[in-house]
Amino acid sequence: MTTESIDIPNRFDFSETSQTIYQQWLDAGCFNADIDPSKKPFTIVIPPPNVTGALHLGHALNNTLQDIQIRKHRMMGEVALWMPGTDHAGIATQAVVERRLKELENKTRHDLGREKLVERIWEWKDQYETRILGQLKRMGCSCDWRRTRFTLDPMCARAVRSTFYDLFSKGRIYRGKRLVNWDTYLQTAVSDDEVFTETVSGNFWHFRYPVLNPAAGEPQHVVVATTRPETMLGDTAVAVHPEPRAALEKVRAALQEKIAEAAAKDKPALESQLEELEKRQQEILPALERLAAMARAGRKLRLPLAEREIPLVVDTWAKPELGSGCVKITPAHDPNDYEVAKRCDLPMLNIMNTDGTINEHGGRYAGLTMSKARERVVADMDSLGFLERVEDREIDLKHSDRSKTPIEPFLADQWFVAMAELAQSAIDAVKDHKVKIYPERYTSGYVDWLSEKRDWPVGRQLWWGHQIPIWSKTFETTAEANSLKFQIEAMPARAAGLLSVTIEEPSTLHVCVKDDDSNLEGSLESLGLVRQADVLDTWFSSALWPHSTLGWPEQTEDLKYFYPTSTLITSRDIITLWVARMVLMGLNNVGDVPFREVYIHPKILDAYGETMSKSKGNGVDPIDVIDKFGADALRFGLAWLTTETQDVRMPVQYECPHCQSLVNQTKENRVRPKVTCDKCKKPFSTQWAESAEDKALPRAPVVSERFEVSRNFVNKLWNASRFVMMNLQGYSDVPVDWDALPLEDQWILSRIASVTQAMDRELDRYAYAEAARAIYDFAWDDFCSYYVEMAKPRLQDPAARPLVQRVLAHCLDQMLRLLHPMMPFVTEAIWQQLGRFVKNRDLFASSPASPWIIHAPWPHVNQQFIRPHVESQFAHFAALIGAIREIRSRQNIAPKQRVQFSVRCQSGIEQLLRPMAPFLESMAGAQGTEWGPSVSPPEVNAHIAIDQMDVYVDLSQFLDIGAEIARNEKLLANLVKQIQGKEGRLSNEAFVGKAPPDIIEKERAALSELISQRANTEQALERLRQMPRA
RNA sequence: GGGCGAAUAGCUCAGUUGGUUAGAGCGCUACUCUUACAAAGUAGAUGUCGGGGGUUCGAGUCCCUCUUCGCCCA
Repeated sequence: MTTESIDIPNRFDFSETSQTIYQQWLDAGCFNADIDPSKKPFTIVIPPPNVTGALHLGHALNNTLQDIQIRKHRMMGEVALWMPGTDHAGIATQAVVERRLKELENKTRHDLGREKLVERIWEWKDQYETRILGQLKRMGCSCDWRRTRFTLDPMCARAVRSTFYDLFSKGRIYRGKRLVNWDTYLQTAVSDDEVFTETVSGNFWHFRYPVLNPAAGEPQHVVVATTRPETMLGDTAVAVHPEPRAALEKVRAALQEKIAEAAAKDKPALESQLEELEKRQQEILPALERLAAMARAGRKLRLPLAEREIPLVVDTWAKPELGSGCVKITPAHDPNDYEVAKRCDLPMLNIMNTDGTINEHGGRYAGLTMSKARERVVADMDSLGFLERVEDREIDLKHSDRSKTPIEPFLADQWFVAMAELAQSAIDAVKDHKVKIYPERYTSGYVDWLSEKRDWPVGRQLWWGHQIPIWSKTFETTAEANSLKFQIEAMPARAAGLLSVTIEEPSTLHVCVKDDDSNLEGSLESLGLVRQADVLDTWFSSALWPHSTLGWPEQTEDLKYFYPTSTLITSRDIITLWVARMVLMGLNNVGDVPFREVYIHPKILDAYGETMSKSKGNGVDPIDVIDKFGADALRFGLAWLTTETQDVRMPVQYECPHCQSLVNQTKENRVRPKVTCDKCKKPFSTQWAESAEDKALPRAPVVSERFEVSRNFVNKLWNASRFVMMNLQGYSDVPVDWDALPLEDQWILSRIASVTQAMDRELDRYAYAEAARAIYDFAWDDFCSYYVEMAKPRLQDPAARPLVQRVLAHCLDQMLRLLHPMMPFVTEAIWQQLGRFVKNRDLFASSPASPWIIHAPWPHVNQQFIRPHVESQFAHFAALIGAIREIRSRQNIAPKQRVQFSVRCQSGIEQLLRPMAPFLESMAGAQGTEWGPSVSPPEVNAHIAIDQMDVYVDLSQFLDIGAEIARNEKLLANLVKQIQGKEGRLSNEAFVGKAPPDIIEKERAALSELISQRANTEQALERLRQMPRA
């Protein structure tokens, strides 16, 4: 042992080493991907994390999986480009900054103005971009950082503007009215996915609307019910079902069918429903039929308070089985009513201002907030005698995810992208397998969503984002609009293809400007046109990410070389929002799909099965895990957990900064700024600490014991490598006689070839957990537990030493390479150490090892070394070791105590096992005395029958008869059980008649083996029982 | 309401086209600081495979159904 090698510590110092190694990679430009026409490109664009907040373990998983692919393909000799960057996440980021502005300075965005607010958001972005990129670097991500992009930077902005202009010119962008989810606090529309529903207790108010000039026998009024009484000010009709009789009958029939099939316990409830329904058919139906007739006759109602006349209409939205059977229609403030209004051609009356107060259409209620107006409307209706009754009721109320305030449905102007053709192109790309989605089951969701071909509302009433490049003016008449249209179309910029003009009926002129050109924009503004204030949905710019980051709309060399990218690795919740849109935008802009494959990975859930998120408070900072376990352990642990069908449940704990004990994170404590340690009772702070007082407390990192497996594995690898390096002195490139390799060498070479093959296969199909298990089992069981142990005696033998050194170094070398994508730091650290001892260590390579493992060639499979026969021979040896160890353990023989054993077996196995005797000596403390077909057992022995071998351990010195009897009795019971099972099966005529012959044969052979074991065991027991007990 | 997924050891998860006695890691028990590693080694205990039907010679695996949970869509 050299003094040099003793210097290797027995723990990997990941904290210091990782930072050094990462810096070395950066300095050497190891992550740079530059065009090389002689090589294949391999490209991944990062799903740009949004700059709203820091990354959590979900992102750590996402990025680890990408880096594993990138590093593997880089080692495979491809030009591996990982394009990094971040996303501006319009509404989310603006909302966070606005909330802080309110909390810390008590100001709104209007106090600051657009320009100042946007400045503040840029500051926030800078801060979080740095934090996020820093997190990625700590994780070891090998992105080409020179290319880092941001969805709002000039390069992306140019792509956004070109795309918008292109779609506008093709007539695929238009403005229309649309009922949106209005956030009255942030004063913007929010998309459906930015809305959550909460059940709150509310009321159901029943109002009477008088019928105008009722004829004899006609009702004086109709009754409608609503959970939002203030919206009556915007009512433009009351609807009744056109065929109430048929509709009720249909409901009744469905209910009866359900009763027929229902379980007994559910029947009473359903039957009482049926009773109600039948009563309704008796009592209310005639009135409803009359109302339907009145509606067809064009009769009108008087809308109280507003004092307007509104029609009674027929529409199937009115459900005769519910309430009064009539429903008020408020098209501008309810999605269903909006559809009714479109069907019945009703006016749409907007009664709300953008700030959530009633507008001028609300008459004397104008200026009141919606909730204030509600109180007044109810009181006034009551005093006029129009309030029939009030019910208590649970109401599903939509809330804005951004401001946590209730959503008001609101009719607004909205910009749309027409989706018909674009969506179809994205459907075709997947159906034609130009884009493959893994796991495949996610394709149906993608196709179904696109098949709806709903136009994409792209405008957001925000200040943070890409402002829509359209200048508009509304005229009194169409003629005026047309005249300016002609004037603008005469401008040279039009001929140059720099602007595009349309008229929105009846008289609004829209001009889209292609480039960021202040002269042109200025001249439009001097004509009285005003730029649209809205910005684009964030997904509009992220949809361009795979090509905008490569320089599109320029036809750059990068674009030609790296596009389409190879794979996209992301989470399932944005398949429609993002993946689908990237496909259709890539096809529209570049004419090709953005990526060949999409891999959807599992989600990280907390102990309650909830997805991890910053806003929920259960987000774990990967840096906490890295500090405690190291980046390699984080990465390997995440890959280990990435199975195909399951999300990853990860209970986490606070690690008390005072006493290091672990405090479970719960629903209660995860949102608190301060938590008290269960054990030492001292307080610590969390990620939520805001006040100076809380921040002064030491912060507890959040960790999960689920990373212990991988931390231990890193340690195992480190120490196995340490052993190898400690035993490499005197290493020389002795020639290898392939035909005369000892069994264990043949075996480990076979194993390493198999595991290499498995890694290739599994990583190609994104089976990360399987790949991780394959290399874990190889490293731990095959290499450490067997090969290294068997190398120990050989290293002491001068004749055997040179060869075993070569094989050891080779195995370590190959194993490090296979592990590098998952555990980059520790493998690079060992690789560089190993290079100090031996350069030429790859048994099959002609050139010395590369100085960096990050650039070392990925192992190729030596097919001729995969030898199942060798592996089955080795299994005999392993079984023999196991048998001896089991007897030793049962007999409580001290580890230092040697035992003797003999093996009765056929000569083939004898020849195989004899050379292994030194290993049985070192690994099982056992000395083989006799081998072969004619061995007679020692007088006092413990016997184990294993496949084709009878093993006898001489126990004359040690025998614990009681223990041995107990062991054999247990074994016998087990054997008897199995024999009974097999005999039963084989005596079953159906089995013998119908099962395939090979299965039957296998059963027969197994049975006779079991019977002979039973006989041996019975004999052994008999002998033991006759022995005098000590 | 529709779709997708999940329910297997105390915990977290594997389990290929149905085919011997259902596996791993952690945890647990016993013994070992054996000169790479106690973050280790050796041995061991632990399961009505969510419930109920069905198909089959044979079901954790296929079919039906119920229960519970998660996600997406409406």
